Amino acid sequence: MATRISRTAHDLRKTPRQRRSTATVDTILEAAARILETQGLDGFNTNAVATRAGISVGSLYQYFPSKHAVLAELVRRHRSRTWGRVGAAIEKSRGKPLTFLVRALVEVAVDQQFERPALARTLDYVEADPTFGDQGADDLKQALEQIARALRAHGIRDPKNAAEDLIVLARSLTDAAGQRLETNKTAVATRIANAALGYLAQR
Amino acid sequence: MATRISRTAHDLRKTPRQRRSTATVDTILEAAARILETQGLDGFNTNAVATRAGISVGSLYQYFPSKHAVLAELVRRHRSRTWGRVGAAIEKSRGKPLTFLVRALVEVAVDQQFERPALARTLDYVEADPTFGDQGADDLKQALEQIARALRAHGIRDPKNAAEDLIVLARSLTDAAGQRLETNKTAVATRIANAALGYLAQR
DNA sequence: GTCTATACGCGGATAGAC
DNA sequence: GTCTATCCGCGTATAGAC
Repeated sequence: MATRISRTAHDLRKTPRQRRSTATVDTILEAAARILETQGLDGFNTNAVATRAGISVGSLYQYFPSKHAVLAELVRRHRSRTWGRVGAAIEKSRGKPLTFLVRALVEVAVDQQFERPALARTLDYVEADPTFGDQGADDLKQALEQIARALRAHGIRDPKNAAEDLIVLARSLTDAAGQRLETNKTAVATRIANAALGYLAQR
Repeated sequence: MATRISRTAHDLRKTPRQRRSTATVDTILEAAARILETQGLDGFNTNAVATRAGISVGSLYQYFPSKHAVLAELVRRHRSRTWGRVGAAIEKSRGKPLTFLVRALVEVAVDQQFERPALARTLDYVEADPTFGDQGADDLKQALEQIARALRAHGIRDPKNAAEDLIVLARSLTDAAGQRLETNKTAVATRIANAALGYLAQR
């Protein structure tokens, strides 16, 4: 089956069904992540992934119905990890001033992007690609709404858009810092938090 | 010749040689842009581009030595357009306060991304991809240094990094605005400028 | 200089052995 | 359940006619 076709949603629905965390599934996904980091989107093929995972292509297809499904699951997990951290951050700063909230959110983003910068960058791109199909973005939406609620509690207008922009801003600035090999997370977080507050100041 | 191999620099060097602006070259590049916008990176293939351009694949290869060369040239022009606008913006705000400079720069980015949001987004991604190879990034570097000098004149510390971040910030926030179909450029520019000033405030 | 036709390799996906 | 072998389509690139 050709790549383009498998992209059109059919077999994607299957992925969630088999989402239990086999060790093999994890191995495959980790291999996929490594390939994306080192070879980019374009070196991302099933052979490479399987080899890197130390299994055969045939085996890979027993765990995922298509190449695209592998990528989709990678995105899913990435998002769900983000969602979890965001939730915790909001919890942590409940009742405290806006500065705390912003700082906490920024730190989530910074941590996330610093862990595996190249991977994060590519997943961000893929995720937002219209041709990728955005079913399963529900958890992201949930997280955004959670942020939006928190912002509204601080009197920010138009909190939904503000939440989106906050995430984007943090991600991209962290990316940039990562690409020039900055390593001081705190410094980066401080700068970004300031930008974020500047942005929110007029909302 | 396989894609991966052609990507490794050889035929890339040729592109600048044949860079004169034939009408056909322009047509091909415009077609390529449309494909990228509508089908994404992954629907970007020589057949599609040629067809869209109203010529045959054979003809395409008379103007470009490889598929990759088409993409590279697209990136080159995109960058050079940016560079020109940035230069003009800096000129325009010479001697005026920092707010003017920032506003002018942000407007360049906003204009650029609003023109063809999807295209801009993909080119941004491609451009920064390490596997893409960054020869020809000289003009970008030049532009960044120009911005950096202007920032330094306003007493901003570490102006080089600041310049980079400014661009990134403007681009990504505009992207986000574009994706939710905001159309009010001025509003977007104002918000972003505020973020930028918040960011610069501590530099 | 532009086309059509084709070669050829890469890679997605599957069959079928073990 | 994992492998190897294979099928086959897609897409890059070229040959060769006009």
